[in-house]
Amino acid sequence: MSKRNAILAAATRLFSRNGFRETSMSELSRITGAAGGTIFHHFKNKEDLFLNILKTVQESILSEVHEHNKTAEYRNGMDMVEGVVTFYLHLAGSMEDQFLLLHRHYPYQMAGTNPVCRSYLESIYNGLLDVFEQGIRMGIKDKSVITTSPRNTAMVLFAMVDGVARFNTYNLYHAGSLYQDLMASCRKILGNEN
Amino acid sequence: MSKRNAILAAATRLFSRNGFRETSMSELSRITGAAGGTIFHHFKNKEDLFLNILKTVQESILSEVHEHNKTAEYRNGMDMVEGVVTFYLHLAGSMEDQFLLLHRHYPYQMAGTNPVCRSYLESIYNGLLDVFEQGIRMGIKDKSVITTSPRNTAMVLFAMVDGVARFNTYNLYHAGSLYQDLMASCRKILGNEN
DNA sequence: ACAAAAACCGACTGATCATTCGGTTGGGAC
DNA sequence: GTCCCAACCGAATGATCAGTCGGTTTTTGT
Repeated sequence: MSKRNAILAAATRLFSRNGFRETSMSELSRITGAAGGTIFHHFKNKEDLFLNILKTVQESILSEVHEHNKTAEYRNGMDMVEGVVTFYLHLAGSMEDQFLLLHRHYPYQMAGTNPVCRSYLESIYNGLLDVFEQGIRMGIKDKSVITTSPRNTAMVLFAMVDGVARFNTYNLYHAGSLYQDLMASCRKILGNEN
Repeated sequence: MSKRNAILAAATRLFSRNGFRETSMSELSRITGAAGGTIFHHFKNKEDLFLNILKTVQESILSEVHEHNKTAEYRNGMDMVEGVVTFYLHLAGSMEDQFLLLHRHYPYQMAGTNPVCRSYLESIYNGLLDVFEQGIRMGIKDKSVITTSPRNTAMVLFAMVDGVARFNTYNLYHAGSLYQDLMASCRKILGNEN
């Protein structure tokens, strides 16, 4: 199991940082110390290796989010959404490679032809959107949030947060300095007046 | 000039839809009808071809935005920002290939080592952000917009709009159905109460 | 009309790639 | 002790790639 895990770990880094096509199996072999044949013993081919990585990305992101959601306590729905936004930004920093992989184009391209890949991606995005929506619906009930379409509002909110996270990824602007403005915008979108 | 333009046009499509690495010069040669040597007569190498494309992407996007900004008339700053958001979404649809190229990871990777590439990207994003900021500043003056940090608000707004546009690109969710919610969120962020 | 330059051609090259295969090793079951 | 299977190895393979080069055609300036 040791070599297999080493391959998975190194491949996650390489696929994220360099991309699928520009990661070579020989480089992966050199880095992990595993022979070329060993990689193909554990994984049918390069695409299969990628799918295995995407699967663990899905599992780890969703488990992190759900874990956070269980332990965190919120005063109301608005508070929950703010907590989720903050946690998402934190997660994008601590699981940099995994998010980098999701911010690449290859997974979505592969999803066009590979249903398994598509299901992983949908699971990730639906899971994340669900948490946003949950907070919004709670906020509607306790009057801390005002909106008529919880799902759509969740999507706009998510697009905003993920867009800011991507600014970081691209090294164009620093997301940290946007944090205050992002939270303020979030509160305004949700309609709380203070 | 004919062959050169044909190469540029076809390469823009291929780089956008398939990516830099997964676009081969032989495929480009086959599609355009230009011999392999002809491509390298017009462009030093594959990277040089890419930079030429990115340059025209920058020029065409910025000229479209500035053109729109000149002809459009706004009642106030809030109106202008709304117009810019709508126009940006429209542009992302009508210049699909160009935006797809910008939504890929390769340009930003190349920008890490190639200053020319980085300057093109910065020019595009700064140009777009400037237009958002312009509307916000106008809105502050005419009291249609309330915010203390125009540039940061512009960035958050841009991240949101671009994030929604990317949902489309990834074929995960349909941006059209989010338009109303996006505009509503935009108005709320800018602080206008109606 | 003609010479020089620019556009164009396609076969060739060496490097790199994902994947295969025949064989070796090591540890658990009986 | 020996059978078995999974983990592991690394040389070999055929395909594909970006880029080169020597030569031909077309355009342009005068």
